Amino acid sequence: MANIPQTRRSDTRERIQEAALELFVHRGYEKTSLREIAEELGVTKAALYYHFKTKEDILAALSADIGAPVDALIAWGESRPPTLETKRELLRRYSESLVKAAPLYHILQENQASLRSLGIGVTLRRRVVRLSELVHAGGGPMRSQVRYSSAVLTVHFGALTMDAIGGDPEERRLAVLEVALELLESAAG
Amino acid sequence: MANIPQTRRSDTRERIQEAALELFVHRGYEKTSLREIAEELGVTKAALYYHFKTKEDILAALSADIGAPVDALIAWGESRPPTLETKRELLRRYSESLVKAAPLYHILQENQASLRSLGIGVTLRRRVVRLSELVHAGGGPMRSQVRYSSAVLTVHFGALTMDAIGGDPEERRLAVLEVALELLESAAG
Amino acid sequence: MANIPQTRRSDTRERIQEAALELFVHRGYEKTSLREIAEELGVTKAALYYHFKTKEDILAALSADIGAPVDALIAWGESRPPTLETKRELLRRYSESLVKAAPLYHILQENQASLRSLGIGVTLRRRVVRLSELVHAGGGPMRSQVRYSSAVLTVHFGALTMDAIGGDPEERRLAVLEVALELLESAAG
Amino acid sequence: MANIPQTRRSDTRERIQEAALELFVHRGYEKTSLREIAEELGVTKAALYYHFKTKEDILAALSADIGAPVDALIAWGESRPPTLETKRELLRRYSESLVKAAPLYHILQENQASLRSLGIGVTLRRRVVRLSELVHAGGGPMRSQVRYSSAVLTVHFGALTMDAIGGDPEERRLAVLEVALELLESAAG
DNA sequence: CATGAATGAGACTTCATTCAT
DNA sequence: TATGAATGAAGTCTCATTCAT
Repeated sequence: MANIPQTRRSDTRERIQEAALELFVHRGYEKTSLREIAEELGVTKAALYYHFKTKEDILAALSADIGAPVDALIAWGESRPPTLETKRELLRRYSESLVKAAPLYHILQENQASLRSLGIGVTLRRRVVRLSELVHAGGGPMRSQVRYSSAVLTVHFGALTMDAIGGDPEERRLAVLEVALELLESAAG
Repeated sequence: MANIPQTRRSDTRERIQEAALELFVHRGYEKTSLREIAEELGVTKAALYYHFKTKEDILAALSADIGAPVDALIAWGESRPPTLETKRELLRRYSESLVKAAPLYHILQENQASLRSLGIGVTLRRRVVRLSELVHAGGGPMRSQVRYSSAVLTVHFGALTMDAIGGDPEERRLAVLEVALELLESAAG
Repeated sequence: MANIPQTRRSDTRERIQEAALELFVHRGYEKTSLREIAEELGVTKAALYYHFKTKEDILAALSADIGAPVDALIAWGESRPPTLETKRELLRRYSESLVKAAPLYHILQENQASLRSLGIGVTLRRRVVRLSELVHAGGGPMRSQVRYSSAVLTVHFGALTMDAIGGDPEERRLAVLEVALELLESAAG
Repeated sequence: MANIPQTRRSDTRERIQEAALELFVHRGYEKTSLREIAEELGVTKAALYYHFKTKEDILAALSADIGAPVDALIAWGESRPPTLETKRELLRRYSESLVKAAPLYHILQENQASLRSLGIGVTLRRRVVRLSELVHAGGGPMRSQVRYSSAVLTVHFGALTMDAIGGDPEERRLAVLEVALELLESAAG
């Protein structure tokens, strides 16, 4: 029974997203041309336009798919009182989300200038900023604020740029999280 | 005595660098066209080519001028034993250097994808990486390494992206430095 | 008796024509894409191709439907001796035909360049030219010819471009016709 | 002496305008691609962009150069009381202007749909409309208005579309003008 | 009767760069 | 020291059209 049913609802759209993600990460958003994406898949540029309205739209789809968990996290954070425990949980879950979302934020990070003028760039950035705000939650003395920032930075860039350290990725992630939580503690302290 | 005897090294070259820096920061390296730079100065594109061999060359000149202090710092760090005190001093001086060099590293940060394929991009990046290595100096347990990384990240991004915190910039810089030094301490501890 | 026995000749075909006419008039033939027509109707482009062989074909169908009365008029004119009375009648009936056919000739008028290379463009144009010839009927001194031309122009463009004058359309049409008939009179005179 | 001085202030810009005018007239604005214009001249598309900012800009330059006399005429008409004599003179001079400006208005006429969305289309149209208004000058009974319109139409289209009549163009122009002036007379009468 | 998917051609435009003057 | 003119490559996007289902 149940033998692969008609594959006719073409998986091209998804393949485009995969190829685009790969190329955006390795060559950059601006530097990746639609020709490249198309050639990678063995289709024509026009085919891309059948599935996505613009180049930016491909990134937007990626953002919606991959970034969803962070959106959920923000919603969760907004629904809770800004206690220390909430903040701890935000960092923990953010760290987890980044395991999957890293490529997306990698693109954001390395292409900020290119994305600045694009709607999707704003959307992407807003997510990170909002999350940071939830951890800051209401200010406090500058010293605290810097620690809050540093905690978020550590989680964020720990996921994106600490590969030089080597070792097991998951182990590293936990180490990063631990440092971030300490910063959080001393910020709140 | 010694009243400007030099042949008045065309001030156009400097004006080009200034305009380029401004535009690279605000619009991005890739997104800034030579036409824009030329128009900003009221000269022709061809004039830019009289002073610089390529577009990348303009950025290279900027990097040499503005990045010199960091190069000096690296040289200094390499000439010393990797003691805790050396590392402290590295962070202190790096923090100071960034006051002037921030725009340059801002460009690096926001245009990594665009610069990756360019020689100058590699050069720029190498500086940051080397500095990071000097602070890490020889490994240690992962936990330490993450703290070292976090310390550098904090100084680096503290200078580039913590404007949201507000307050007096110099005061903020010192607060950032303090947090970074604490991380350093506990990494070494 | 005879209550609609026919196989309900798909009303989609007609809806396509209506939408196309509307769009061709307001946005121009060239500037109207099949995508727009399809979207307007809530069908796919492919559906248009089920009903019409090409884009030009849609215009051809429009021309056949809406332009039929003018064709009949031309046939009538060709079957009669080129007397003044015949010419008067031609102008009268042409003026009447234009009440319905105006949108079609509006398209012809505003898209001549685009239609020039199309078969249907030639067909459409031929109608107007032929009608003009019937009114000229055999030349005469230049002064007369200009008046004949002016008479036809007046009827034709009176229907297409005199809305600026305002007032009741039918009243205006009669005024236009009157002027045209005077020109005819003095041409023949 | 005076041997052809340095031809270095390149005449390419003018050659582009000439080629474009020719092609716009014969193939239509929309249907004429920049590739065609460039090939016609033996330069690259990029060369066109050195001289003109956009395709529309080429038409705008044409409009400014060729349409200037009509602009002057309108200014003149606006500075005078709307007497019959003024109107007569407007038609006379307009008829003269059209000898040179015909190709430009031919383009406007045959590409209205394409030009409608373009700034330059509006500009071009405005000229014709304004001139028509000056001849109408303040309304009057519908019958008069129609005659005024017909007079302008006759001059305008007499220059653009009466080649079928044949004969000497200048002679034809005068015949057309005569008819138009008669219409004007009877409109004012 | 209609759709989903794809194509090939071609459009306009921008860019970094070159070179004679 | 600088300019005017031009180029070649490439980019994003749109369009009419086809065809298996």
